[in-house]
Amino acid sequence: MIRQSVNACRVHGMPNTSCMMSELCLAQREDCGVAKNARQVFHRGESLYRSGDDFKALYVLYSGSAKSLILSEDGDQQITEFYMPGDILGVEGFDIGQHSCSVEFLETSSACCIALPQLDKALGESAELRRSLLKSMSHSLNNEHAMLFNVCQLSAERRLANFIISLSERFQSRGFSAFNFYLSMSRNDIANYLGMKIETVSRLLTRLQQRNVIRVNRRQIQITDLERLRDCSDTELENNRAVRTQQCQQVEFNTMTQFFSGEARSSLD
Amino acid sequence: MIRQSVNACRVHGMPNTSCMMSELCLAQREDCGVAKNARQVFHRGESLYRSGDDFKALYVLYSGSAKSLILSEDGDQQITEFYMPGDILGVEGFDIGQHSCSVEFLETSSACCIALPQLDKALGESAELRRSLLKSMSHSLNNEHAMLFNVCQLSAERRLANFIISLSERFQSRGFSAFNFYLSMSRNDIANYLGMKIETVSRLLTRLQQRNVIRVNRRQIQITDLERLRDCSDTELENNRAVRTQQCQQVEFNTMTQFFSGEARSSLD
DNA sequence: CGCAGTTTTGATAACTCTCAAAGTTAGTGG
DNA sequence: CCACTAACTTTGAGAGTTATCAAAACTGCG
Repeated sequence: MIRQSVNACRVHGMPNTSCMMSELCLAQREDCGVAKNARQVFHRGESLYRSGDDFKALYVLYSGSAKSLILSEDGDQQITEFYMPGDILGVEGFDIGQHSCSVEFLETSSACCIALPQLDKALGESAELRRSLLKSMSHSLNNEHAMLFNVCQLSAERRLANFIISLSERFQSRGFSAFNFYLSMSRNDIANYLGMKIETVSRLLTRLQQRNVIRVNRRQIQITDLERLRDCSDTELENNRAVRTQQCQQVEFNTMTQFFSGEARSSLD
Repeated sequence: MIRQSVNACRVHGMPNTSCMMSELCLAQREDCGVAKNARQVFHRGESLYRSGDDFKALYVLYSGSAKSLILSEDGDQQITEFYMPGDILGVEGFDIGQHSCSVEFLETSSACCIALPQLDKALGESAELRRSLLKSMSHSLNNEHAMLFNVCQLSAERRLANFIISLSERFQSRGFSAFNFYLSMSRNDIANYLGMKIETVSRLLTRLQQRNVIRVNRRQIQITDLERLRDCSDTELENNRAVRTQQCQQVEFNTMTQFFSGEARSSLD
């Protein structure tokens, strides 16, 4: 079983991404709360920020993976997103000046911090950055809409299939195999994210494997028949090629990164 | 049965809202696609824009109500939001430069148009407007998260109850009765939005009425016991005071409105 | 007054949950 | 190095919520 660690260095095959991000992080001097150093490292289970924390910065996930979740008054939680390298974290904080989600790392990861004052300044100076941020947030909104469609209209099996396809596409866009990848989230996380119970996730994964659509070994997933995975449904009758969620945000990532990289930009290609 | 039409003139009890919005719309000269005139009027069933249309402008709903929906490849639809006066429409278009939703009016309504070039220019000039727009979009994101929680974690009854409470709060924040209001959307719309079937909505409304929590007469809703509506669940045992969705966006509305009103601003209070 | 659309109600079926227990894996300490 | 614990995952049986199919009731309107 190969444990595939997601790494931003390979995003778009740009070896300089690491360099660019470092530049960005080094440019930081203000207090951005959690991350004062360039590329702060976090471990599994640690939080980038928690619901209720003051909104002081945006973050770019550099390597690893994370989940964001909201908590109800009763202590129930809902995972709202899984993050991969290049994703921008924290934008939900603009609303009331406090974070409404908690972000928790699923494995050893690193993130860069863009302090709000710096962001404010940069937004005033660059129309491109403004557009990029709006685009990124709009993209998140559209992903949420697609997710709502999934949860409201599709069977549990279809939702799970779409989830796997979405992961596959996101891995691929980051330079990894689209057909063989490692899940950094638990069955419980998947179940919660998709609005079902852990037993259902387990049963459905088994069923997909029995149909030779995927192969599952703990957290290692192999897609053996992408076409059937796209089309499968409980009855195998409908052709329910529904909306996939959480498409990649590489475009926004690039713009944001480029902007904050300044002179490092020239060292590209 | 009183048919209560939502009207922005009464937003925050500001009689000048109408005036302010007119100023904003009159300031428009560019092609913003649909709405070239100040405060264009639409009728029930008409579209503000459709999925796939070029993203040319943002809109502020001035009076009436609307729904936005996404379409799957199979023609299934998912209503993603219901809009009330003061809400900002169209921000999902930033993502790919085309609208990803269609917006359809639920009754005779009017909307103002903010063309993208004008918005761009204004965003470059005003940090306050930048913050306001980011805040508005962040708010939408948080509403989507809450909606996801509802759909993933709560029973159909709780979802419907939360929906009614949410409507109640939004009506109240606009100066209307929180306890007696008219639904501008059909049972089908409600069902689709909440991820259930129309028969279920009907049955649950009947059940809530039988428990003397609400009174329903076609589309007229009266809340007779808000406390029980907040707490009720299928078993009447849990105290499931969950997240309500679609809270009002008045703050953002005000800032956007004020900004685009210019000199009209002084005629306030 | 009768049609079309919407809403309500009923009976049954299906999907997913709940409860329970067994099977795995990773990590710890002797 | 192996036993052992804790966490995670799988599997089974039965129950419950919600969907489906069908038909009746209601409303608005020409």
